[in-house]
Amino acid sequence: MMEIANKYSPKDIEDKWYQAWIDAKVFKSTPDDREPFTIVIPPPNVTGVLHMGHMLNNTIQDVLIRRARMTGYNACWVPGTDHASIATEAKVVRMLREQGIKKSDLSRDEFLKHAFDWKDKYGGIILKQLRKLGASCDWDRTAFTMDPEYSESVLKVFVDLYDKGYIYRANRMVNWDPVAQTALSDEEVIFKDKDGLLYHVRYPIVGMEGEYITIATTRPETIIADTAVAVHPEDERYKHLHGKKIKIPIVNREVPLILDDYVEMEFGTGALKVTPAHDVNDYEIGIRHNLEVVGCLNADGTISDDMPVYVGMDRFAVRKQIAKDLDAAGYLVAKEPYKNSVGHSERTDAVIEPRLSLQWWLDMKKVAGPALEAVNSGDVELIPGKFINTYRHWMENVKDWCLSRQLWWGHQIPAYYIKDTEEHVVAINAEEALEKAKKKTGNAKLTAKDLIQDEDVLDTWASSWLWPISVFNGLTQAGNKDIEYYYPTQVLVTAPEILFFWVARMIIAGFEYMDERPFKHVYLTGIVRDKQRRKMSKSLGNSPDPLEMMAEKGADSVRMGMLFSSPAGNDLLFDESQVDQGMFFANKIWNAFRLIKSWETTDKKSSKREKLALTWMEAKISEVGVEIDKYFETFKLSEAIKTIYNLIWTDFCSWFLEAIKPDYGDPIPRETLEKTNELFEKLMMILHPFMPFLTEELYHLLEEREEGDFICLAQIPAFKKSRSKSLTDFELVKEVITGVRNFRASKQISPKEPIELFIKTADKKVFEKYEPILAKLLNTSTYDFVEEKVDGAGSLRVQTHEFFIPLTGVDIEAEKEKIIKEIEYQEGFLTKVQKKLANERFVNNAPEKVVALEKKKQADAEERLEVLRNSLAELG
RNA sequence: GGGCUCUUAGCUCAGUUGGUUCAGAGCACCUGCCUUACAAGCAGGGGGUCACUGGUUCGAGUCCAGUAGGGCCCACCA
Repeated sequence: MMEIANKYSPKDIEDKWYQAWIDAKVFKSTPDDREPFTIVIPPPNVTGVLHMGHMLNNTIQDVLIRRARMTGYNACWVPGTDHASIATEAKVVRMLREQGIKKSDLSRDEFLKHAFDWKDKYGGIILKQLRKLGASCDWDRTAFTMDPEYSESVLKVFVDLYDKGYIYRANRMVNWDPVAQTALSDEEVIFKDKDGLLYHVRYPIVGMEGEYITIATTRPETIIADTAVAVHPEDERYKHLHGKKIKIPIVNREVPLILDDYVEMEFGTGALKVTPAHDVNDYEIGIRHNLEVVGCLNADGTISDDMPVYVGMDRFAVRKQIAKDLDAAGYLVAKEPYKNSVGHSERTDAVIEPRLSLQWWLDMKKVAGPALEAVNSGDVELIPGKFINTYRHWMENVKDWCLSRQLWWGHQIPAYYIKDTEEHVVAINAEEALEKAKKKTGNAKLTAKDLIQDEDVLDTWASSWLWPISVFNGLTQAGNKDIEYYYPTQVLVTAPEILFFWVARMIIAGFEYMDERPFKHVYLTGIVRDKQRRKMSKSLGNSPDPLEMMAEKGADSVRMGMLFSSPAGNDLLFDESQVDQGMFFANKIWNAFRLIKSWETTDKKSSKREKLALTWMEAKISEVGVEIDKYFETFKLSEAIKTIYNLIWTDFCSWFLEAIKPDYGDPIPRETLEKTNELFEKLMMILHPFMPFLTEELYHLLEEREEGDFICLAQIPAFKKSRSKSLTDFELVKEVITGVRNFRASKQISPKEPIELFIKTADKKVFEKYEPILAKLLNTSTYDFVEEKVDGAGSLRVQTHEFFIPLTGVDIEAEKEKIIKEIEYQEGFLTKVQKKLANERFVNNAPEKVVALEKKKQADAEERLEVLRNSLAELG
């Protein structure tokens, strides 16, 4: 036979098979008669590179899709990328700056050209990297959220929602990112607890020399934009000031003292400075009291030109400066440390500035209904189920969605403003817009030049929420073959972090545009953390490089490492030793294969021993196969892989192979080898979704395959619950073998030294039947039955069976002691059972089955005690 | 502040509707083995008052209440 290395080396094998799969187009899916099993990838940012989170997420998807492919489904995994407007634009801006180009010097078209150049050159690297992992995507279907047809669907939806009256344009307080200089949705704001200061500042009362009112604020820099001071109407401390005017320090603006319930008397000094332009709550108060709105900040967070002071200074610099100035002028009363939560931009980490601006909004209440209902009713199932509460709460309190972003990279909002009017129209393109504009204004002379398209682009999620539909062109070619066949998809695998950003919105879009859920299951993965439970991140430097790790240890091992401990919804504490465990496993299988492959064959019939082992192993695979099916149904992949691991390592290698293994140099009957090969192949199929490369390699090394025959296309047999008696028999056999090995170890008898074994049992049958296996695995020179104890022998007991192994210098006292201990244990157990059975309420109330079981336990214990007492008596 | 959730062996986790000798698995650990598939291995072994307190029940790791300590989500605080 050919030489096979005694260590498995994944390096060349993995690339070889991936290329072979691609060449043979095995991942390609087209609609046919089979049931579809569809997964759409959560599209990574087009600029992204593979990190551990992707590894987990995509490993899970690949396992599910490969398993589906091997169990009769037409499996289709659609890959693609997201244009990720804000993240990508930030990256392009940075790249240009490094080349000495300022975004502000470029026109929109020039900028977009740079962006597309960049995307074409570097974009989608992550998809190449996914191939290393073994991702079995249908690459011909690779989609991008800014593909022409995809873009068309995004705009179409915007127009439709506008026409339905769900989209409106309004001037409102938004979350402003001063670094990216764009509005953000509420979901893009992350609140972080920050240690800050609470400044107590006294404002003079107009017309009351020497009298002040002291306010408390964390943002003294906005004092210059104050347009009122508010107190609670019932606050006795300030009743004498009702109706007075207050003078704002530094800017010397006179503002009213207003009364509002919003103010909490207990907080700070009970007096609140009101800055409608720079605080959400103050804005509301401003509306109630008809206050002037004075803005003091530019879009980039610096003080605006129309302020009398600090012009052009950054808001944080001003905070320090104004504190000094207030102090110098005698206005600063106190500074106290204060912890509050401050909103940060998800993408740039800039501190969010509430800012009044004109944006496009989607009235979420108009569209959220069916999506809430779908999850409530289980039509869409979240895994694990605990997320349903979070989802429900968000949906029931859903806020309007700010759709516009002040960026260039993305889908430009299809709204057109008509020159010299206050009017606008919304249309899929300029031509249609012109038609609509003519109609709307009644002016047939309008030309394209009279329309100005909105400068802003749409939020990224306003395109990715169509992903499961638009990757199949379900809106631009409604009712086409693909969308009819693949939609709805089966499962979405993603992180809980984007449950609202993306998942909820996809469900909304699914019902709004397909009248159907986009997916049946949502599998929510955990966060990949290190051993200290810290989130893996670039900045912490605690994340291994997935590509290096795969190159070094093999993608199969990394996949195993990821899945060993990652129940849905639980964080994965990643440790490279888990990858090593995967590597050891690969090597174990490799060596099991080497053993099988090394056997010469003979034409002799299978021996009794081999037949017994084969029967058992076959039954065992069925039994465990059923279990694994169940784990897949419930998405317990971690459990599934552990079960397979044990099936292969413990059952197949440690028990089965050891049982059939011929003596060194001896041949094995051909029919035994053939059956063994079949079993091995079956195990490789079950394992394949988890370790695709190794299993494909072994599938081909096992025998010559026809062209186009790949394990990844093979069908895993349907397993039926096996009730073969061999399963229970073999458990007893294993118990006896373990018992005797333990006996050997305690008596320091080497496994190489044959022993004489005498069995005293009331049930000889099973021991007669399994004699060949027991004799081999126990290395016996004598295997016989006795009616009495054997003199000069050590003993052990398994269930009610007793075993004697003659040896020199048996310590009778020690033997006795051992038996006495066993008697004590059994007596204790028996007493417990008897007590239970003596309890009338138990016997009357417990189900018959349970009572019968207790009676059986009692009988068994009594039987065992009898054996033990006899043995003790025999010892004298 | 509101809601959700978790606490089982040194670590990471299983444990279905309450009922088998039910207290489990993997890793780690200990002991003995370089036995011609594999030392990335083989064989054997020890280890837990199921967070705490109480309740329901014939019976609680499992159900209920409270306590302590984690985690998540939402809201929001001048």
